[in-house]
This record gives sequence, structure tokens and C-alpha cells, in this order.
Amino acid sequence: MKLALCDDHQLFRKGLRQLIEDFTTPSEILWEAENGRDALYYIRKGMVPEILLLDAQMPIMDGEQTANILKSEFPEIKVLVLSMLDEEARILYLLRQGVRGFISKDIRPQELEEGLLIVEKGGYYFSDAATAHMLETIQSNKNVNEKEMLSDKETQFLVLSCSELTYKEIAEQMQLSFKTIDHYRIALFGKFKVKSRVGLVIYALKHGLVHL
Amino acid sequence: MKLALCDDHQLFRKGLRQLIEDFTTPSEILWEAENGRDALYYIRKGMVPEILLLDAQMPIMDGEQTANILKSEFPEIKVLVLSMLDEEARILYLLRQGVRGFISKDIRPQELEEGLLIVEKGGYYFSDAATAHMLETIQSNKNVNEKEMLSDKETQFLVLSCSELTYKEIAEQMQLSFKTIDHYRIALFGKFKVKSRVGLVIYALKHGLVHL
DNA sequence: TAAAAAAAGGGGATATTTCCTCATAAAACA
DNA sequence: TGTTTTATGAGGAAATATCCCCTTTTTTTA
Repeated sequence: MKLALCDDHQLFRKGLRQLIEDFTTPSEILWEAENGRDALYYIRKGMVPEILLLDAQMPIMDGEQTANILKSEFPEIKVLVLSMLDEEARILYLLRQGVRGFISKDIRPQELEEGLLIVEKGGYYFSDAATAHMLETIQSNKNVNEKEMLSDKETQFLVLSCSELTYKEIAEQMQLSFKTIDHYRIALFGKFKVKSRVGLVIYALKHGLVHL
Repeated sequence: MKLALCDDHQLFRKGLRQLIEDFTTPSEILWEAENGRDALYYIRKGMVPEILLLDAQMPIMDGEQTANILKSEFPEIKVLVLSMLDEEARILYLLRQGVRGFISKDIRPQELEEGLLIVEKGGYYFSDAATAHMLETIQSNKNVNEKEMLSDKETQFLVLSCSELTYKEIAEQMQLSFKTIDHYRIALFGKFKVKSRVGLVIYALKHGLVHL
């Protein structure tokens, strides 16, 4: 099994490598990268793994961007996302980018091997019950979750809301009137079931929609 | 060198173990624990390491609580904190608990060995320039940093501010009038140089003063 | 093409936040 | 003891956030 690791924490890569070396399945790690940019560099040079273990949160180029580019350029690479958070909206986005599953960084060794084998065979693997359940929900009822998705403007508004800017200033940045961005506010309050801007900020950070 | 690892992520422990086994200095890992409670269990059973590599953020019992208990019960154990964040106020707290230094989880292998050797000899090690600089500041000008510290009420107010409660509701929870907690707000705005409650929340989360 | 939906914008009301100044009681201190 | 500092609280005002109801323009879709 030809693998590649993309994670910004060296210790995690080290731990993963150790785990993988202990597999009964013979496996090879082609390369390790600290971010998506470096990973793409290796891949474009022809070092194409069967499965890429991709961290969601990285500096320079994060998992989402990387998965997005891989989807169009190298759709044959099976991407397994390493995620510490329960990033609902992000998971949805990554699924659209065709990733083959998620594993929590707290995964047990056997689970990792099992997951990799499943993905190698063309399957999907979700290390944690909550994520698996979410997938079912998504697949069974697309519309509900489509509504949970954020438009570009809503996302932009959300990011700017997680700063000290007032709504008036956010409106200026977005080149829209205060009255218009207020619709985004109401929409997000409804989607996230929060009652105030502070609640919105907390929700966004807790679910990994916005990084600190 | 007798070591022990306390970190909730198995992969990190695995990576650390690997790193430590590669040391030129012969080292032994007495045990690994997933949280402070388990670590204390081992220690109280007599498995006392020279140096404890302690993660700051863990479930059940975090690094701060653990360091606090170790300070009084086992002051001879040298604690080296594993930290991914630049948690200014928390670093201050941990220093008060007598920890011997901090290493970022992005540390390079040689640095870890170097740090452990220094700590073994009774020294202090700070893996990152910013942290080292902060220590100087703390030591050179205690008063400035004492003022940066938060009182119990300020801390309580800060935690409650990182929720959807209004100030009026926070005042009720704290059994104080709105006008009184407003003083805490002003104090925190000044200390953290923020301009709004959202700014306060962001600051608190970014610096690890409040957990999500 | 016509109807429906979504995006953009507005008026205006109320609640909350933010920022002043000031007063009083408790605690610390010299 | 008297003085100073700190914690507590108040009045009031301006800015911001939140929530109604409404119209116009653009985009989607039937």
C-alpha cells in the first residue's frame, strides 16, 4: 500500500509512521509533507500515493484547499482526512471534494489499518460513530444539509464577524449595506441556533468554520 | 533518564516515544498516561519519573491541575509542558506551579533531547523564542505581569462572557449588579487591548484563557 | 416568458453594549 | 487611628446589535 502523509506536526507524522510500520499489511510511505503546497509538489513530481493521509488544519495550504485541488488534478488519489475536530460544515465540504473518509487523531492502531484497507479497496471509512451518522443524514436527506451549507457571502460574513469589526464595518468591507449583511446574520443565527454575535463566534470556532 | 509521558493523543505519545528512543542519551519511559488523573495514579503508586512530559490540554484532568497537585505532592518531579498554543496567561500559571519549561509540539528531535538534558540538570528550557522572551519579561518586571493577571471575579466574568449570556445575565449569575461587572469588562478590555465583547472572546480563546 | 425564489436594501423600534462621571461601603495599610 | 485603595453600585448617554415589517432588483426555475 503506497501512502503519503501530510500533517504540520512532526510528532504526529512520526507517530503515524510508527503505527504504519507495525501494520501486518506491508505499507510504504512515499513522502511526508508539512502542508498542502509541499504535498502537491511531491504529487506533481510524480510521487503519487494510493492513499493520502491529509490533516485538515495546516498552515500555508490547508486540507480543504488541498482536497479541492486534488479532486480536479488527481481524482485517483484516495484522501483520508486526519481530523481532531468535529467540523460539521468542513466535513461536508471535504466530502464534496471526494475524500474517502475521516479518522480522528485519537484513533487506535487497528482502526487505522482497517480504515486504510477499506479505503484501498475503494470504500469509505469514518473512524467515529458521530461522523458515520452524519454521513447517513447527509445521504438520506440532502436538502436539510444543503440548507446548513453556507453561501460564499455568509462564509465571508462569518469570518469577519469573528473579529472586532462592527457590523457597519463588516458591511463596508463586503461592499454591501448594513441592512443586507443583517440578512446573513439572521440566516446564520438560524442555522446555528445562536442568539447573539458572541454565540455565533463561539459556534464558528467550536466547529472549525473559522480559525483563530 | 527516567521519563513519563502524559498526553491525550496516542499518536503524539507514539511520536515522542520514537523520538526518545532515537536519543543518544539512554532514556527510559516509565509509563504513558492519557490524562493527569492517570498520571497521578502511576506516580502515587511509586512510579516516579525524573521528568514528566505533560500536555497542557487534556480531558478529565488538564496540565494546570496536574502541575498544581504535583507541585505540592511531588515537587522533585521536573515537569516539561507540551504546548501547541501560545497561552500567555496559562504559561504564567504553570510557571507558578514550578514547571521547568515548555516545548512546542512542533519541536525538532534534537531540541527535545537538548531540552530534556537541560531540565535533568536542574535547568529550565523554553523551546521557542517568544516563550523565552516572555520569561525574561516576567522575571524582570514582576509588577507589570501581576497586573496582567486576572482576579477570580475577572476570570469568572471572562468565562461567562464567552457564552451567549448577556451582561445582565452574567451579573445575575455572579450575584452582582450590572454596574459592577461592567468594571470587570473595562478592566479586561484594557488588559487585553480589545474594543468589544467579541474581541474579548477571541482573545480569551486564542490565548487559552477559556476553553471551548 | 411568467412565476417563484433569492439577494439587496430600507424604516423604525427595542435591547444590549460601551463609555463617561460620580458615590458609597469594605478592605488594606501605614 | 486615619488614609488610601478596592469593590461595589448608580445615572445617563451614545453606539451597536437585534428584531420586526416592508420594497426593489436580480436570479432561478417551471
